[in-house]
Amino acid sequence: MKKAQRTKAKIEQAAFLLFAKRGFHATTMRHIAQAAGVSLGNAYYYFPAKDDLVFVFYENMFALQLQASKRNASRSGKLQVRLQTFLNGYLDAIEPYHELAREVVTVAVHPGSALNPFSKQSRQLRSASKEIFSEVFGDLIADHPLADCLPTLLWLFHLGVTLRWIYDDSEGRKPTIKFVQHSTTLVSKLIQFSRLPLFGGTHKLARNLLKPLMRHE
Amino acid sequence: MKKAQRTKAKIEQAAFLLFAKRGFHATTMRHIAQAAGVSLGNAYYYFPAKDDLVFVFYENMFALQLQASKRNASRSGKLQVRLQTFLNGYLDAIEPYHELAREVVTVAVHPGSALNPFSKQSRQLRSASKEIFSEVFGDLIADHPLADCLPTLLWLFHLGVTLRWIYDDSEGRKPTIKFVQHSTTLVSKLIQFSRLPLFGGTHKLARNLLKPLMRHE
DNA sequence: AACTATTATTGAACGTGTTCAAAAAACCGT
DNA sequence: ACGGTTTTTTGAACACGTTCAATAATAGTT
Repeated sequence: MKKAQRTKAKIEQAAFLLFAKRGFHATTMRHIAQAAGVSLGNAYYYFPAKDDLVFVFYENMFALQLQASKRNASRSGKLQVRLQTFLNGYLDAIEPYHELAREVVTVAVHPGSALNPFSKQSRQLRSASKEIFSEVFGDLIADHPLADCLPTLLWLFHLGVTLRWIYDDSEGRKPTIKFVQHSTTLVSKLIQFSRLPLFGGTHKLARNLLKPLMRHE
Repeated sequence: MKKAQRTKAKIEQAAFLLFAKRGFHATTMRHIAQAAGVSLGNAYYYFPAKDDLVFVFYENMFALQLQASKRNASRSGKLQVRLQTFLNGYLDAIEPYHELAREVVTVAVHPGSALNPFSKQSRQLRSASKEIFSEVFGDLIADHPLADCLPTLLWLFHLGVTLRWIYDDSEGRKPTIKFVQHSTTLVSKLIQFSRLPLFGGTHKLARNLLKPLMRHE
């Protein structure tokens, strides 16, 4: 491993540890540099801005999502049950980072930033995340007329759930649990309904709406 | 009018003008104070943080929304047509602030901030905005089993459209236009479908999901 | 009018993210 | 080993948001 890579990794690690312990705003670039054993300017050599260090947080979230999807796998034949189990496991896994997520969402949402969930730079993570949905729900949706779109739709749904969770400042996260319960039921019903001939006309619509999110993968 | 109120108004006005001309980040608190004819510290006496000055931008956006809803009123009996006309008029009205909106969304999304669309401080604006939807679409949805929820749902939908618009960095905003066209069609269809007995079971779900957004008004 | 309490205003000072010119280190062909 | 080129590292300097103790203006009371 090149020295430069090691230096970069040291900075990433220091940043993530400090973010997790003290929060994003309370952690200064000087803290990170000191913890990583480099100078302030050197940290900026590898990361053009403090915001860019948030990417390590992303990768961590994704890893947790992946682990959770395997640990709490439900093989129920009911889409709603499997969806709810999956999301509850995911939310449990990321719960330790709730406070940090609340701080970080402001940079994640910035349109020009590399960190927003629709950016080119996060494409790889996005694809990998959709892949999880493909694997977990593949057998249930394989015969669906919109089978190719559903992983993207479910990924978008999980983004919405994450947002709901971020905005949930209650103690036990009960509102989010309720939201997951109800929204998974609704989403499952709509997905089932959309197999009916009555919904034939909506397929093209759904496809057109999701198309911009499905390029390049 | 008390002098204090006039001072506050001067700061608000200076801030909005500078934000619109130079953008949010390029405008410093020192610029605002100077343009308003007060000292730097004095600006902070009225607004605890620069972010709080974004509220004037909100109010402006809302006023534009209201104007647009009256100017481009469609009385079509088709929900889709009326929805599309309404949203296109709204997007035209806010188009001059596209770049500013892209900068400001980061503070608007902050969960702890007074400026996020779900906060207590923005409740009044939120209610007034929903009221617009009630007036514009009231006659079309009055007999709907979810009539009481639909203004909130449409408000949420318009928030989604606004977000899509913010993320649209194309020249002519074509993708957003397409998005409005398709999503209004889909939403209209779903609203019509939900009158069918088949959808009876989803009404309680929808109500539960929207309930948290409907308190206090 | 005089005295007190509250409100409004000031500008210097602090900490933070970020930039940059300069120095050091690593690399590479000869 | 040497000279030149590129990569990496440094820390001082800058601009900005924010804080705060001090001062001025205003309002209220006797």
